[in-house]
Amino acid sequence: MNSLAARMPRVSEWLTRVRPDVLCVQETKLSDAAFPLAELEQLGYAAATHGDGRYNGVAILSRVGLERVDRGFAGEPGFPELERRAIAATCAGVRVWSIYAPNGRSLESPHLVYKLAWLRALRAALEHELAITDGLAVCGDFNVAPNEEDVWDPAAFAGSTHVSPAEREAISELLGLGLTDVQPRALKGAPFTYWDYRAGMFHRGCGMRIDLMLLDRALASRVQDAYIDRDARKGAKPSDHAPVVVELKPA
DNA sequence: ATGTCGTGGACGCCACGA
Repeated sequence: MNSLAARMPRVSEWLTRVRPDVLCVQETKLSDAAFPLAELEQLGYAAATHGDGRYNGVAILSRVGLERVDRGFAGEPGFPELERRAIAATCAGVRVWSIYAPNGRSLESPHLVYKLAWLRALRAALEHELAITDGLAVCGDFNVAPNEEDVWDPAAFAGSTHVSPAEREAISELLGLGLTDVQPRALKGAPFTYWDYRAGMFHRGCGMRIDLMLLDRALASRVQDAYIDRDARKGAKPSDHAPVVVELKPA
């Protein structure tokens, strides 16, 4: 989102047009008290929120129910304080997680150590979740491009975060739990989900696929379509990310 | 690619995070 408050006109239009059952958002930059619950309710959506105002912040919006909300997860590390990076809820029988992995900043940064520890702890929490859940979707900004084709120019990322072997291994470890990294169709251009605001990166096609939908076997077998709504990155006051949409066949 | 955003705190700008 890069601030849900700043993005509400775009989010409102998008929810009205696309009408997803569930929308996972990250980087809301909103405290729970400031969340635009009334405006979302008018659109038919309830929200489970986990934010503290200035940085981070995650939420799940749903028009098909929102039960068993959990904020954060057991064993989640902080830096050093806990940050608002994960929320889970059950929506129409599907266990949904909205997550926002730490950025990492640079290969030498203690923030990268934190990012890797956070992803390891996420794996442990999801392993437990999978043992008691049938129908799990882990959605969000993982801040990792899992494969070479997930960045516009692998050479440009030499020495950068988001593509390092350790970060990619952390994603592989998540997939090793039995989760599928759903590969979305690109409606136009390459299948990227994020483009930096600077330097005309979007218009030059210089993006990354760092926003992932990891589905367990029960849900992966029901995928009917998956795409990136690249057009949502255009126009006035866009987020720097585009929505990833997954459509499931009825159970 | 380092060219833009958004935030809060203290002011019409800066520091920070991405």
